[in-house]
Amino acid sequence: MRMTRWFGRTLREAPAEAETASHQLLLRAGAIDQLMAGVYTYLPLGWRVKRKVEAIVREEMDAAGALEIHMPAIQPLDIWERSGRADAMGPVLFRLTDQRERPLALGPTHEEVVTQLFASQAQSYRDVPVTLYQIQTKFRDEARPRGGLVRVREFTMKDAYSFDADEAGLDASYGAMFEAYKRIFARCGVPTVPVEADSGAIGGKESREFIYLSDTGEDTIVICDRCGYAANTEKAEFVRPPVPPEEPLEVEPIETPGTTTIEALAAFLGVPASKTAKAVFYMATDPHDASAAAEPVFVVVRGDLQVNEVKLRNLLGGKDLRPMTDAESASYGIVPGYASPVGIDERVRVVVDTSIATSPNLVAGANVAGRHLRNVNLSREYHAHDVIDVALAEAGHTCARCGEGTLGTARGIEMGHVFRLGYIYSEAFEARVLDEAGEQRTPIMGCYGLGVDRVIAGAVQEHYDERGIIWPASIAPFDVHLVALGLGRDAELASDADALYTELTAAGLEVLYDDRDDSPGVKFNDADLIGVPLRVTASSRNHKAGVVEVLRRAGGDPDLVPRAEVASYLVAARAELLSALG
RNA sequence: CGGGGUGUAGCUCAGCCUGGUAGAGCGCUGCGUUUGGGACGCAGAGGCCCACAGUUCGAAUCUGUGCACCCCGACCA
Repeated sequence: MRMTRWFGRTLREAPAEAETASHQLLLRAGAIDQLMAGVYTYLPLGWRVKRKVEAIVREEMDAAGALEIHMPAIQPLDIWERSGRADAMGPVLFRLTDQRERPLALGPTHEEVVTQLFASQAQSYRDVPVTLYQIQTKFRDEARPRGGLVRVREFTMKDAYSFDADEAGLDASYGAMFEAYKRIFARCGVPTVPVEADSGAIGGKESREFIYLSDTGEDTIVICDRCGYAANTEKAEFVRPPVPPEEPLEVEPIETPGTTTIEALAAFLGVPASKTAKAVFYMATDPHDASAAAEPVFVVVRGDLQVNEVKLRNLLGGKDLRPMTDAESASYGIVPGYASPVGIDERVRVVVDTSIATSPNLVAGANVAGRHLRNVNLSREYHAHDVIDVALAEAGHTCARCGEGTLGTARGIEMGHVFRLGYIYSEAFEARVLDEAGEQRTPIMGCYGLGVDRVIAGAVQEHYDERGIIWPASIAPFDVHLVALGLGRDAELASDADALYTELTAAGLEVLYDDRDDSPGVKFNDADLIGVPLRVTASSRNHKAGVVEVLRRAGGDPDLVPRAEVASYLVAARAELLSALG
């Protein structure tokens, strides 16, 4: 491609709207252009990268045995009602109406469509296992788009769905996708760690997110420094910091005026927070049925821990949680600031973290303003409906997996997600196949998402320097950036540069040819910003010496390569860069 | 949805407090000089100052109401 025929310009300064390196550089290089919040145009530069990523995804999906299809982005709303997600998706679902006033939705994902498709096509066990995938535009009306391509409202996702006869089949399908994902991210130059993720109310026994670790990320994960256990904080298990055993002591009321927080209480009594019980109370509501009565839930965790609302929500079967209003807490005899599970109203469901069961003689509230109780013990002063893991893992906690390592936290961006779905959708859409015995069987499903735009953002975030992007060779918009200097002055050089461009293209290389009449500084700076892996400089000086200069964007010294060997040299250099990505 | 911030040239921003003919740098166009790391001179083009409604003789500037965008949080099958 000749730059004189190119569309999209480089920017010397980053637009004010961009904060992260990936966002700034993609804008400055002229790869993307924002139309509105969370909606971007891909310019020729970015589009070439996107097609490279998609090609890698296709290769690995096909190699894993998946079959590519293309489903509609526009969907009838009734399939969302059938799966029960029309309400659950809430405002994130883009809705519209056709001219016959039929309610429609723009697909935020395609479980409904694919399951209906499978149900209409598949008839017998001979039709499974099958994994279908597509590369599709998804629409989600995100409350807050952010980070350039990281969280957007219209985006490209590779989504795959597997259908298997049984759990063992799902194991194989899921495993194949898991391995394919590892290869895709490695080949795209985006390091990821698979972390255990919450599978939500939707169920399923295993769900993993592929996280690219970056301080610019919006997800928080915990990682064990010893065994490598990695999990989303929502899901992470941990060992509660132990407290010394004690014999149960007698309950003793204490006057604690104006002491409504754990911090204040611990300071007032001169005890560590782990000697206190923290109470948090919610109303649980049914997201599918606004008219259903809300259920009061009272959660107790040790004072040094925090409530993990995702774990709590899973216990409650996916209900939404909101804080109890003052009127509601008053109606159950709960006194905020002095709330206590002791003597609580029987209508309230009491959920206790496992930390409480092993921590004797805690200071808890008394449900009387200005008063707490010392030496409260579970099963003696009060009883719990549930004793579960309902606390949030934090940095410094001990790993539950190996029991020895210490958990640390890190930020990251979710690049992909593999998920054992189970039977939810196949049952909702009555997808059945006949088995060998002639019995109707419901297939078990898995789903596997991968954010193409995020892979691009992650690749840039991972590979850049103060001068610009350093594209991984596998997804670079071009293989070679041919920079010709002083074309206007040296007709012989100009004709040789044109010839070189033709020659490199004929050798199978994708070449961006800077044939503009600009100064060397402008050209070199643009080349650095755009970040093509190999830069070839043709100048009068080199031309006279019968060489060109080759520089790798990633670093190192330039090589002077004899003119006759340039094409083969570059083909080899490109192969070398690609092989480093696996 | 809560909190904060910003809307002026393609980009980065001044001007607003204290109302009186729309500004700078970069970029863009033409001519000339330059040419291995964002050159220089000369001449130009480019604006509904986010929108609407007020106040005023007069509004980019003051007031109100919207809208958009960004950041933090909530949310994120």
